[in-house]
Amino acid sequence: MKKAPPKRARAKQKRLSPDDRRREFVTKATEFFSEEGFDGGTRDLARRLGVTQPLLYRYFPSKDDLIKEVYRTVYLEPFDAGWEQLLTDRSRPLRERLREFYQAYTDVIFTRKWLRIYFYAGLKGLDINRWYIGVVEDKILSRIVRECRHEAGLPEQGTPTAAELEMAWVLQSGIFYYGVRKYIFESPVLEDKKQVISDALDVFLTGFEQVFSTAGDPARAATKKSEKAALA
Amino acid sequence: MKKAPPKRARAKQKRLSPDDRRREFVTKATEFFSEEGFDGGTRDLARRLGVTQPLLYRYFPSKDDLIKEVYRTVYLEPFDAGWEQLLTDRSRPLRERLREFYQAYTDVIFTRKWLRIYFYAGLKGLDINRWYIGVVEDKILSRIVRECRHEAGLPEQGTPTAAELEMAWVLQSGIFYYGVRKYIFESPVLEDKKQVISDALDVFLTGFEQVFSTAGDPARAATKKSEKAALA
DNA sequence: ATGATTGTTTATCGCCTGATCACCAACTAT
DNA sequence: ATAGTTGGTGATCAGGCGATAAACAATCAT
Repeated sequence: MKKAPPKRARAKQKRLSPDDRRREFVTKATEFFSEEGFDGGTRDLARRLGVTQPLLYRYFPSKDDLIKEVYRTVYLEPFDAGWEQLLTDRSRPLRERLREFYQAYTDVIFTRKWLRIYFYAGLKGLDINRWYIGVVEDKILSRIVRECRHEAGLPEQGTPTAAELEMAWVLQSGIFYYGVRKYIFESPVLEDKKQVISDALDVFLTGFEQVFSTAGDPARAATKKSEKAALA
Repeated sequence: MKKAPPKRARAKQKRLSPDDRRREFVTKATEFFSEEGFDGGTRDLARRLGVTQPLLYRYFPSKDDLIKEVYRTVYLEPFDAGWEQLLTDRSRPLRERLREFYQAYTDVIFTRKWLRIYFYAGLKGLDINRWYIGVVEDKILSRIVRECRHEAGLPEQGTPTAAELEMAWVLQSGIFYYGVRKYIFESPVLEDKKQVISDALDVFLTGFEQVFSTAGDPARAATKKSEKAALA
């Protein structure tokens, strides 16, 4: 039983050009890992691709290299340079700009695929998530804070304070987690995304202006405001 | 080399009472799985416990059963019955109640252990997360909405609308994700948790009241408000 | 002391995983 | 047609996994 006679009924080999194959592997692997986690087996992945497992190793030296490729496509794909411009275009009302931005941004990241890969990577402790968070702070949140300060008639210092950034994070996360509940936990949510975003923005913009209207130190402003409310 | 001579230098056996062992296994397993994910090996877990791997199977019929036990302790431990009472105690200002509640709640769930188990379970698609989300809606968010309506002088209908719940989710998630950034992604954050919560609440309470001050349909209220702002 | 009980370990099984290598077959250039 | 190149496969390896069974040793009742 050492050498079996060569089976003639071998599966038909479809020959694809290397580039096409590689691209197909990466995109399908992204879907696969987003469902199974990065512990998903290479055999299962290959079956899903309709090829045999060793073929993967002709295109990627190891499973980890394939995974890194997956990260690249997931994290670099979404960021649209136009968004920064959109956020800072003062010819339009801020509310409108933010609505349009979050509508577009969530159109990109609110997919089961994107969100799951994001958290699988995060739980692994990879730098890529910290990097992404930094990008969000730089390209999105600090812009939003600056526009809010402008809207409230406050002086636009160059860099937002940590407290201001945290407030923008509360908005960002509030919207973000709507997608998490829907696409990761598959929990029932209000299906009208547009309204959820709009409401979140209305609450934020109204609140932000009032809380930060006390000049200078935001902590004191917030404290003062709530003390006043407590006495009323 | 079939039978090795019995090694006399065997590791000392410490005999513990079954209950103590079991409890120790579950708590240490929680820490272990929160770091390694549920794909962490039973051998590594046993090494961390200072015992041999087969001993685990004397206390739990399978790895899955051990994991279920871990879920139970993680998800049932935190919920404090006093919180519902705290949220609805109208002898105190709402702002103050919410600050105290979120301070206490985040003291419990803002640990690397809790948050990681939560997302590992969520990515697995287990019902337990949907169940937890339902509990949060029932015991926390719907209470908050009702108190907000009362504060705003609106009629307190029995059940909050889906849109109102979503707005409470934005608050909840905004605060929650602060912990995620800190303990899962280990990203630098403003260390003053108290201030972050306080600011988030100030923005929310101020905004909520204004946005929902138009009676009845919250969607129309929000729309009207932002149109007004756009025209100004 | 003696035997029964049971907590703990050693050794091992069958299975699955990532990875490798020799071989096969499809396309290309001649 | 023929040889060369290379995409693709079958077989297999070493190692890790969850789980089991038998042997050992610490405690308890007598």
